[in-house]
Amino acid sequence: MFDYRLKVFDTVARRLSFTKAAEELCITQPAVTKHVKELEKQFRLRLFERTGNRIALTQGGLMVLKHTSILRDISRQLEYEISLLHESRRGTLNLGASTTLAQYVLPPLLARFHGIYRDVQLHMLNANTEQIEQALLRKEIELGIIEGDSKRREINYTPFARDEIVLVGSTKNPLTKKDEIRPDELLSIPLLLREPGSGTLEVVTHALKNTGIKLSDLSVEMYLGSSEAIKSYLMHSHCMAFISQHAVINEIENGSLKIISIKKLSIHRQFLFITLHADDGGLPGVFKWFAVQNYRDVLLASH
Amino acid sequence: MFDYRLKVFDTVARRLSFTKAAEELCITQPAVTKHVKELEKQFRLRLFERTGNRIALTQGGLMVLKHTSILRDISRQLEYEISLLHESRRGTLNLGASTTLAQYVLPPLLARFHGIYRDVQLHMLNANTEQIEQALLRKEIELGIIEGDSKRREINYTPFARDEIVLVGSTKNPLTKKDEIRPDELLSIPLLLREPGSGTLEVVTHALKNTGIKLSDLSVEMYLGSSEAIKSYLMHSHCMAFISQHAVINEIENGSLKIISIKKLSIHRQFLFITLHADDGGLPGVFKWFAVQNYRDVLLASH
DNA sequence: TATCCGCAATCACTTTTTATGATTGGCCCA
DNA sequence: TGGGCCAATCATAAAAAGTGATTGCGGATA
Repeated sequence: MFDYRLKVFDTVARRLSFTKAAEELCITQPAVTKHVKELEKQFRLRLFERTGNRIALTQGGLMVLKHTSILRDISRQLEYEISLLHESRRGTLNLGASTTLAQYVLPPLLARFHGIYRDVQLHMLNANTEQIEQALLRKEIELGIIEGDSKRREINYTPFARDEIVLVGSTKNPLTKKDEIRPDELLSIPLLLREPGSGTLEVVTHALKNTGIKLSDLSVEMYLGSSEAIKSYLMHSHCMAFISQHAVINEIENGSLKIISIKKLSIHRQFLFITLHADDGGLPGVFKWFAVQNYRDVLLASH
Repeated sequence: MFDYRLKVFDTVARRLSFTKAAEELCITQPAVTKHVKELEKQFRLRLFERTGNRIALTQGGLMVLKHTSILRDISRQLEYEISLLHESRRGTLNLGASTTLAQYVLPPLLARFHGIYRDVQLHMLNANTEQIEQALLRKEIELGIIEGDSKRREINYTPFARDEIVLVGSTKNPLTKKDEIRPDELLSIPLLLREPGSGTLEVVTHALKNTGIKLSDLSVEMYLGSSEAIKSYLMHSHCMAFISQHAVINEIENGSLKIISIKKLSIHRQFLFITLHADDGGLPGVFKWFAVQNYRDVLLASH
């Protein structure tokens, strides 16, 4: 809503990475570079200190960030108030969400939403990313919530949170004695993975490739079609598995599963809202605004 | 600095005219129409009520305007703070201004500016619009202040005030008995005009053309090269003249000259800052910010 | 009541901006 | 000293913004 270049700057300044910002904005890294460079030229003010492959905000950049933060907040408030005008505190909202989100992330959020917007009737479709997008295009739903990073021109993507895929195993599993392993140690561990074609497997594959590990190098014991199946299997085996942190929060807390971190490897993905361009605002807009405002609180509160 | 479409909306909302906003923004009216229409589509919210050839803000538009006002203020503040970073409270600022501005509008503004920024050395070049632009391009000045509406790609135009060209005559002149005349009555009045090529004559010609009067229809007694010459001549003749309101404020107040309005005709032009794109910010930026903040106060205070 | 006239809307077309994919080059770490 | 990560660069493709000419509607004029 506010000047796109400033939005790009704001994102880079928060992530302190051109590449990460590009992902979050759903554009490429060269585009981000160019926008920032143009801002710097326009202001005649270096916004980032580039030391090697790391960047840091300059003093001027910090000052600009203060302003863009405010601009961002006001823009959000504007979007929200616009959505309020769409007689939108009642009616029906058809949602579609991919599995992890629908099972682990959305329920507490939906509950709180319903607590406030009692006259909004929520309908939830549960399917994979591809199917959610199709449903959106067919107008069976007005708002989708998905993981990953597809990109269709006719769909409007709004990132709202990040997810981390973690390596977990049963606490009964001797492999979980350590807190951290090296990437190469991974090769000898029997693994459970989500099925080919799933967003989870895709992002795991991609991240591993960056450390030089191919999928075929791993000792994959089994591909399973749901997080619940994986968790259940883990309890009865010496396998470990890559799985969304949100899917295992409870098990981590009660001590039945444990996260093992991997040196120099972290696997992230985004949660995105998707809408048809024509359909942004209204009830979907209200929900999006609500989710952005509340998801942190909700996730912290529910555990 | 903030999203261009919102800026367009903000301008239209303040002027309540697409055409006027287009002038102020230095773009064409169809462009303004398009931007507003796209905003309305995006928000799915009618921003203006179009009743005939008049427009009014809708309730939603009013709400949006509140937000864009804030956004505009913050954006200005950001620009200002950026310009402050350019070690800009001292140094030399070379200004160029066209005649009317240099004589009547700028002096009180410059005085106040100097009162606050005592370590800034001001240099003022006085020339016509064309020459000011040339001086800017040759980097003899960093900031120009001109009337009218030329448009070069390599120059950055920032409107900061409006001027009105009025018809005036000596109070001794029987023609000034009336307060208002019809356009056709103009044809029989002996007139003084600024010289061909001047911005003043150009905007007068253009405005008259819209009421169907050609320059050649008028009884022009003389073309004079300065406002002072015109005022002086007026005192000793039965002529009337088109002249900037700023040039005659004192004479109007002390009763020696009188403004006669013309039915259905008002002649406006803008005062603009011009800078090289590369040179925006810094001292020019500080001065621009200062001028926008203060010119109303200053003009009111000095009369 | 017919006729201007001012103003926003529309249209076909041009220019400018923005985004992309592929590649380069510098720095860090092993 | 070599591999990998990350920002910068470049040529090119896609999209957006702007323009000039024109249309069409409503309000004011005579």
